[in-house]
Amino acid sequence: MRDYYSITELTREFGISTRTLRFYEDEGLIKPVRRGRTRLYRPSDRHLVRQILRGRSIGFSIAEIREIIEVYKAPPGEIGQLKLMLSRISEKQQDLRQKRRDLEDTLEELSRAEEACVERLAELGVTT
Amino acid sequence: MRDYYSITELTREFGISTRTLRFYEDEGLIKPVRRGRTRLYRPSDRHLVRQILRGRSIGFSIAEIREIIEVYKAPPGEIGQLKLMLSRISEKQQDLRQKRRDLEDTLEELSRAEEACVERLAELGVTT
DNA sequence: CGAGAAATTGACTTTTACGTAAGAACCGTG
DNA sequence: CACGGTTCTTACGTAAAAGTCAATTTCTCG
Repeated sequence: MRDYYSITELTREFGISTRTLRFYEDEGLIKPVRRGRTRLYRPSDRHLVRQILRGRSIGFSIAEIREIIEVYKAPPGEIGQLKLMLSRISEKQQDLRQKRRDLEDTLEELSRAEEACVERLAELGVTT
Repeated sequence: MRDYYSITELTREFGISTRTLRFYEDEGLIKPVRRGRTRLYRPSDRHLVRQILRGRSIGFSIAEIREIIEVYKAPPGEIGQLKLMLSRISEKQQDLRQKRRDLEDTLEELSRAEEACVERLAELGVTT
């Protein structure tokens, strides 16, 4: 396990630009440490980036990703805070389950389209 | 099964604005028929809208949704075209499977966060 | 030590996906 | 026929998420 990653190492690993990483930092999503002015990304930062990109991939906005990141953080000490956190988590889970349904439905439609193509090809005497 | 839906009927059903529906039309995603200048949405248009919104929900851009819609269309008659279509479908399926992995991973992280909260509450003597 | 590579900040620009507002047409109803 | 409601087109506005460019600075290594 590496101690630190440079900004370009992460851009290469994740296929994003330095601008994107700095943008996420401006938005308060990640906080790499500094040596002088240079950013050093810890494994935890790297992991966070991965999570951010996953969120982005499934259509969450930066604001929503920020909310999700909030709940990834260590649970707070106070009971009220903990319960609030639980309800936020539950909200996000519902969002994700809805997205999952939408995704499965889309996959099904694609399968239907696929089958129609295969059948049409069979009619034309082509074996797939 | 209704013959036609008005634009506001669809906006209410899907919770979107008229602007959004006209925008999708400008983008060539839907083509409702007209009576005079007024748009009339057929059941097939309505179904397409549903698909568009599903695509949007899971983070596809208009351009990507357009591509997906292309493959929903009736399969073409020519063999080369059919094979091309099959390969496009397969591409989209892979995109979606990646998104599904991202989604499942995010759901798992949320579950972990949830458990941490529940445990912390238990330590504090709170029964969830 | 000097040159090139890599990193920084800051400012301006672009793309996407609509929002919003203006002005006009159409349609049924009292 | 005047009205309120719905719809239309056209056009400008905008927030989000970066892209791009310029001017510096800092590392590194031959």
